Formats: sequence, C-alpha cells, structure tokens
Amino acid sequence: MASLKDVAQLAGVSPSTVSRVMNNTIFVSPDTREKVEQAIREVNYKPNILAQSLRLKATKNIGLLVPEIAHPSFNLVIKYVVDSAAKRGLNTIVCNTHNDDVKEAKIIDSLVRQAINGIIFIRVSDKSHIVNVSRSTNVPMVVLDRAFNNERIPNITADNYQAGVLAAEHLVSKGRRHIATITGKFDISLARDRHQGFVDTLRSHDIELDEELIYEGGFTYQSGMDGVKKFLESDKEFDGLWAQNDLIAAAAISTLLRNGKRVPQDVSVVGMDDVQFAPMIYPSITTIAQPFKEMCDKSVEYLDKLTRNEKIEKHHISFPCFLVERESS
Amino acid sequence: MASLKDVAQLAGVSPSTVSRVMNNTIFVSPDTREKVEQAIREVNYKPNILAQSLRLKATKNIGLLVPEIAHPSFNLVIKYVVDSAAKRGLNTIVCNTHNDDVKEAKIIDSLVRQAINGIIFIRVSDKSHIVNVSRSTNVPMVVLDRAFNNERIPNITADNYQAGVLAAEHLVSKGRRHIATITGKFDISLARDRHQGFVDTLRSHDIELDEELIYEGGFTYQSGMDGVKKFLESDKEFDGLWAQNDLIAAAAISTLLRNGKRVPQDVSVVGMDDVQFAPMIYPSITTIAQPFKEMCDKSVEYLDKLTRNEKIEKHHISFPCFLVERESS
DNA sequence: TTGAAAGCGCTAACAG
DNA sequence: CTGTTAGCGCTTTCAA
Repeated sequence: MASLKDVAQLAGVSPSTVSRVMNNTIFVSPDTREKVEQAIREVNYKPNILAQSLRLKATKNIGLLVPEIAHPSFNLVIKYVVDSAAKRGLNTIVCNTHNDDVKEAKIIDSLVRQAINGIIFIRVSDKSHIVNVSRSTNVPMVVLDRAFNNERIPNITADNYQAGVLAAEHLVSKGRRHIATITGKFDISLARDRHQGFVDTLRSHDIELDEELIYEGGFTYQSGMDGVKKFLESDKEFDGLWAQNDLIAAAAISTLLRNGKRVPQDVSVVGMDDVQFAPMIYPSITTIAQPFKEMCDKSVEYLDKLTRNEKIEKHHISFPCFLVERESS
Repeated sequence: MASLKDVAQLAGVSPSTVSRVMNNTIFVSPDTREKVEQAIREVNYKPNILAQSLRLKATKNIGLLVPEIAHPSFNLVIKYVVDSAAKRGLNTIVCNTHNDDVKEAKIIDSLVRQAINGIIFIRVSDKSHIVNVSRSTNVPMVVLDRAFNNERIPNITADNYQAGVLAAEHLVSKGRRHIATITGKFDISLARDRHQGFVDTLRSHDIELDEELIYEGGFTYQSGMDGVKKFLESDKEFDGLWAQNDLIAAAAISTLLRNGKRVPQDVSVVGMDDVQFAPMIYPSITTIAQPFKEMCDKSVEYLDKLTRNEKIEKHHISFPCFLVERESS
C-alpha cells in the first residue's frame, strides 16, 4: 500500500501538502493540487486509518454490546445500529456478552483501549456496573434498551410501562377477562415496568391478575413453554395471555396449539418486540412493537455527538411503543 | 490514559523496558520487573491498541460482510463468527452489504485500509468480484457459504448438493411422490447445487419433478408465499415440498395452513438451515441443517492463519449437512 | 502557498 | 539485562 510519503515523492511535494489535498484543510494552489491528485490516482493511494486515528486520537469504530447475538430482538438492534453507524461512516464492532456480567466487564475493558470511539450498550442486567469504566476512561457510552439511571451516561429506552398498558387494553378490548402473563426476569427493570403497566391497566378495568396465572420466566422460548404448561396444569381458566417478548409468545402459541387450545379463539396471545418472525408464523403474532430503528438511530446519533463534545438534548429518552395487531389475538 | 512513557518515567526505566515487561518478549531482571509492574498498576496502564497496530502493521479486528444482518441464517453466522473471533482475541466489525454488490465493493474498499486484519465474506451473488481487492491490498480473505472458485482465496461452504440429496431422500422415505420445491435465485450457485442434488435423487427414485411445481424464489419469506400460492392455483396435486431455506419453509407452512391444508398430513414440508425459529413454530420445521458453527470456526481459523502467514490445509472445504427431523414432515 | 519538523504511543534492532 | 534510537503513517504547528 502506497503511503502519503510515496505520493509526495511522486508528486514532488512535501507530505504535508498531500495531507492538505486529501483533507481539504487549507488552500492549495490549483497546479500543485493537480499534480498531487494525479499522483494519488496513479498509486491508488488510500490513507492509513490506523495512523490517522493514532494522530487524531479518534477512530471510526464504535462498539455494540448485546447480551446475546442470536436473540431475535437483539438481532434487530444489531441491524439498525450497524446500518445507522454506516450512514455516519462508522464501523460497528459487535460483541456478545453472553448474558454474563463478568464477560461484559472484560469486553468493555479491552474495547476501551482506544480501539473505539464509543460504546452502545445493552446491559446484561441492572447490576452491570459500567459507570466506573466510563468515568476512568472517558470513552463515551450510551445505554440502550435497559434502563439505567446515571447523569453521565445517556439512556435510550422504550416506554415499557406504556407497553404494558397497550397489551392490557388490547386484551380487554377483545373481551378477555381471565388473563395470564409470562414475564422476563424481574431483576431486569423493564420486566417490572411492563408488568406494572399491565397490572395497573387491568385493575382500572376491574380485573385482578390471578397469582397462579403470572409466570416469571426469562425472556426465553423455554420459559414460554414452561409458563403455559404451568397454567394448563393449574385449574385456572384463561382466555388471554401477554408474553413479554415474542420468543415467549411463539412458545406460548405452539404449546397451546399442541395442547388442543385454539389461538385466538380460546386464548388471545399478545407478544412484544415485533421481531422478524412475528408475522411469519401461523397464527401470526399480535405484538407490542418497540421502535427499534428510531431507538438505534438515536443511540448512534448521541454517541456521535458525545465523541465530538456536542451537547445532547436529553439524557434519558423513552420511546413510545405501539400495537401491531395480527392473528394471534 | 497513561502511556508507556509515563510508566517508564514513574518506574525510572526506559520505555523499551516497560514494553518488554508488558509483552514478555525477553528476560527482564526480577527487581526491574517488579518496579515496572508496580508502576503499571499504579497508573492502571493499558497499551494503546492503535499505536500497537500501527507499529506491528496488524490489528485485532476482522471484518464480516453479510448480505443482510436481519436474515435468520446470517444472524447465526454473525453469532458464530463473533464468538469464534472473540476466543482468539479478535474483534469483529460487522457490515451489511444489503444485497447490493456496489455497496459491497465500497465497504471492502473502506475496510481494507488497515482497519482490519482480514475479511470473512458472504458474497452478495456469484458476480461479486473481490479478487482484485484481495490481490491489490493483500488483505487476507475467506469466502464463506457461497461458493467461489479461486486459488488465492479460501472458500468454506456447506455441501449443497448433498443437502438436496438429503431433502429428497427424506421426502421419499415419507412416502411422498408428488413433490414441489421453492428455490433460491439460481444466480447463486448454491441454489443450483441444492436443486441438482434434489432432482438427481428424486430421479433415482423414478420421480420426475413437474415444471409447474418448481418455483424459483429468492430465499425470502415472500417468495415462499408466492410459490405456494402458485402451486395451489395450478391444478397439480403435491404432497411434499422442499424449501431451500427455513424462511421459505415458514412461509410455505403458514400459507398452506391458511389454505386449509394440513402439515404434514397433506403436505410434508422440509426447510433448510435450521435457523433459530425452526423448532419454535407449530408445526416445527423439519430441516436440512448446515453446520454453521463449524463453518464459522473454520473461517476464523483460516483467516487467523492467513494473517500469520501459516499454511492452510485445503483451499476449499465443504461441510456435510444433516437432517433434523421435526413435525412438519 | 508550501516545507520542515515534531510527535501521537508503541516496538525492535542495535549497542553496550 | 537495559537504554538509545529510529520509525510505523499520519497531521499540524511554525517558519519561510
């Protein structure tokens, strides 16, 4: 690969001049410029990003940490972050924390060593303590999806409470009164928020959730199966079910079908996230969608601003969710 | 962030000594080492990766190009490549080529400027011409999943012909004789290979595919729906269907169900890839699995070897597929 | 308007 | 065993 020096030599000018032509930083006389551009073309010169970054103390890479890559919701996040970053000329280094906060800490630690410009971050759990890192290294970070209260680190989330409201309203509007729910682990605050919105709204319709029809799962397919099995084994009748994500919803639907229940006739099922497969299965999943694209865009925008020391409007943005009605309800 | 120089100063030694301690490159006397390590701890020194890379002309980053991040099969590839790279201490920059070979070329072009050590690559189509890039820049590359004949660039694929054989054998073993198939676009050679294996095997059982029961789709959900609709509109009876990926299979299954057909009783459906949702829907999808994990591991291993100029055993490795039998057949 | 020179943070001869 | 020195490829003062 030709270097800037090579180009300079070939054009008979100094390296600084070539740099000036490349970056349009200050005026260069038309004929020198022509000579230089000629030389650049001749050797197909491309600046070495590493050297640039070292000099400028800024890279074109951002890091994206997700609890698990092969999770349909995070898959969407990856797509949108990568696409949005690419639009701004940024590369995305995708890291898998495997739902393990020790691994998570290690990854941040290695990422922070000037390989990247900033980190977008879906925390493994509410316990992940990343503040220290951010403080000691001043690598900009934004926390996505899972709530995080900190005055230094921006936080982009969906309005999870409102998601619960939407789910409840929808089930009630379908005439369902005997309602079950399968949630994520309650040590993740968004699971609590969703549940709270759900419970409050049902209550406002004089519906009280039966304790036996609440299953605290873990945002996994398995917990969807387990939850429905437990409900079926109890004697409780139920005609509506909210699953706090679509993985759980898919599990619930297939488990119900396998047990001779009809969806939606016997049980209306509502999911959450509107992942890729939600419209693809039969019956297709009615779900509470998060505006992932907008959330990811905003995250990248914030990170970008932070790296250039620009102000950001708000430290915590919460995006409203919306209902996508399909066959399962 | 403290630099090597700071540490040296603090420890009262030269920078090179600190470097030696960090890298264990040659012997350092125990007490100097102790002094240095003390200083390192004191300022929490972390080497600047950028400077290291510039100096060593090698980064810890690899690039991964996929035609579309939010495609369930490629999602698996991303997961496995990232995980496998992480085990070797490599970061993965994930890029989305959006099924566009112009974009693809641009991305490679920008990636190649020393930001990365090598590229793993699922080509957009058989037309993508990346050889030039690899030649002019000598950034190591390996082509994954989609066949590519080149003596310079290793190619890791599944045995797609054999996949077709497995699918045909399975349908025949289920007593199916009137068989339909929905394929990927035939400008991607693996679609042709799969089809060939399928056709040859059926023929060996004296079954000839009816032209009207072959639909050349595009590895998308949409083409699965379109294909089945076309089949249903023709008068042809069919009791078996091979979809060349699980997206198509899912579409086929739900379209059949919506049209009053039972799966598998009326039509046995077989997919391919064994993506995440294949076991999750009802009926769960019988599918021809590709050993994605092994394929990705091998790709990363090859890339790693290439970057250290080690020999690799074979330039083209083709991994056998296997049948995963579930409810849909 | 252009060039010379310094330096980003690191490693690796080369001396000693 | 350790220090000095040069240099990876670039940008940016500072002078001219």
